[in-house]
Amino acid sequence: MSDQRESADDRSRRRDIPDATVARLPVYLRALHAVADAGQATVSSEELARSAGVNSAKLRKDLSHLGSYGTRGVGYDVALLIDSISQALGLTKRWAVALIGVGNLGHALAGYGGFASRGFRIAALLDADPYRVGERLHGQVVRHIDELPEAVAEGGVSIGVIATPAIAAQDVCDRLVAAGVTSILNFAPCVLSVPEGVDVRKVDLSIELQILSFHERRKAALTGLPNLRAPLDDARNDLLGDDGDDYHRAVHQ
Amino acid sequence: MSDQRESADDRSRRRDIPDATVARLPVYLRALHAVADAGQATVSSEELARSAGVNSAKLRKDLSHLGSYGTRGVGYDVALLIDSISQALGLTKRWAVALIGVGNLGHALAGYGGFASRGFRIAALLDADPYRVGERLHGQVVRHIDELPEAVAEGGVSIGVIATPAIAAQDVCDRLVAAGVTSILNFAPCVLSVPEGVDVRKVDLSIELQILSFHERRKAALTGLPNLRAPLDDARNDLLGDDGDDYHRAVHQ
DNA sequence: TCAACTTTGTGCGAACGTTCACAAGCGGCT
DNA sequence: AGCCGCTTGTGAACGTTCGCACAAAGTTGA
Repeated sequence: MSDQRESADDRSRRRDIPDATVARLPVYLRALHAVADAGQATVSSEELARSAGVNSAKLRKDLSHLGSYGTRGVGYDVALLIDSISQALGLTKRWAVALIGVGNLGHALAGYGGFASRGFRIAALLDADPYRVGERLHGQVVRHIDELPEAVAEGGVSIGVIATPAIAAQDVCDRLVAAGVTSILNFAPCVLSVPEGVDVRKVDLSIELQILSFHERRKAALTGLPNLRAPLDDARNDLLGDDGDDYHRAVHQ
Repeated sequence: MSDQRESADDRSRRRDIPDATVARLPVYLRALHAVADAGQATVSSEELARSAGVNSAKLRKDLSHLGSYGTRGVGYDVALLIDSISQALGLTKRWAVALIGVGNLGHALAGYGGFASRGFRIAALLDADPYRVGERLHGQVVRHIDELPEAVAEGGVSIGVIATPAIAAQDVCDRLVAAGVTSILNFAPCVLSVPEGVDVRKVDLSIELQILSFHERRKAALTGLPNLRAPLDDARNDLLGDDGDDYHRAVHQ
């Protein structure tokens, strides 16, 4: 907030913030807002790390990439750090977002408060289904996907969110790129191919569950009868709910 | 599927599948299903890697952790590999999932086809809001959160999905753990603390956008006027939409 | 049978990420 | 002023992940 000009040193340091750090900055930001709401003016790396769920050394190293300094013996100035991270993440600008696909998930995303509260503005809702076009949703009228170029231009959109079925996602993605969008958040369960310079992030609900399944299986294999019956490789439970489920519950009691 | 007993060698090899690999297995699985649907019987690491969006050496190394072998000169047997990965991920069992919070997002999740198609069964819907209790949603009646222990027991639930507001998430999480759930997928924007042995994965929609924002900001700083005006650190656009957006669009044309 | 070709599985070095541990620096107290 | 206790920032060690490059092992065709 305070420094209008950033020094060459600052910029070069900011240029190579590790990806892992970038992914954690939003978490710190959230924790910091909580601390600020509680009326605290400064916070130690230890405390902030605890409420962000990370190691304090990691937190300090992450913050050191921003070039924003704390004060030894005291901690970090909460307000300053919020500004610093917001700056680094580019949240001083209010990004315009286009949401494509207003099905089940699209509806939820359109109404998700977390976007607006972090400075993202849903500037356009689009869908291919004529029955959905015209629907009013959280203050936006759903437009037809063919109007995407205009919607992007008018709204100054640079981020696209794809919440369509997988089959449509690549086409929508291509249209977004053609319209000048350079960042895409993909909720469709498929891999998107994009030209150089376009960033894609993927959120896949069922993948997360499958990862949990892996660990759950492992825990069951360790906790329960380790060798007998090889229960987790047993396919009997595929369709039958009760039997397998009772067994499973027993493992966890 | 085929091997009822797994050898000690198999198990020890399976014991330490790297996390990075586990996270990619579901992606391979999806790509494999596409290949299978196309009627192909075998697939090369090169081809599979391309459709999964990864390096082929990485794919081969990942698969080598499963102990499932391809055939040199030919590739991998598609059906065999699907079984192998499903096995490793524990998808031969049909996991029961409890979904807590049937607001905007909860509705979308309850109707999400990707769960069922990967072998996850939504066994219970719960909410704290009395007005939502009793609602019928995709073949399930919403029950009150106080009934969670019974719901978990009856359904044999081992995975909980939290789709509540952040403020309620920790409480719900504690209840899940108390009821014996050992894997949690958290959509609430907050850090959950859980005892040893419970796995939590977090999906945070606004964090993903903030990461995109970071990269978008960087691209703008590189593409556009590199030093003049330091536009991205300019806070003028905080509330004013049009001005900033026009500038931004110009950068991308 | 043998050579040519294809594709897997993996050794290895480099890049990246995490954690420990501690010197350097700061504020408060006497 | 000078000491003490606290907290940051970072060097260094360690573990993980990535990707190249190539030997090993299979297939195909003559």
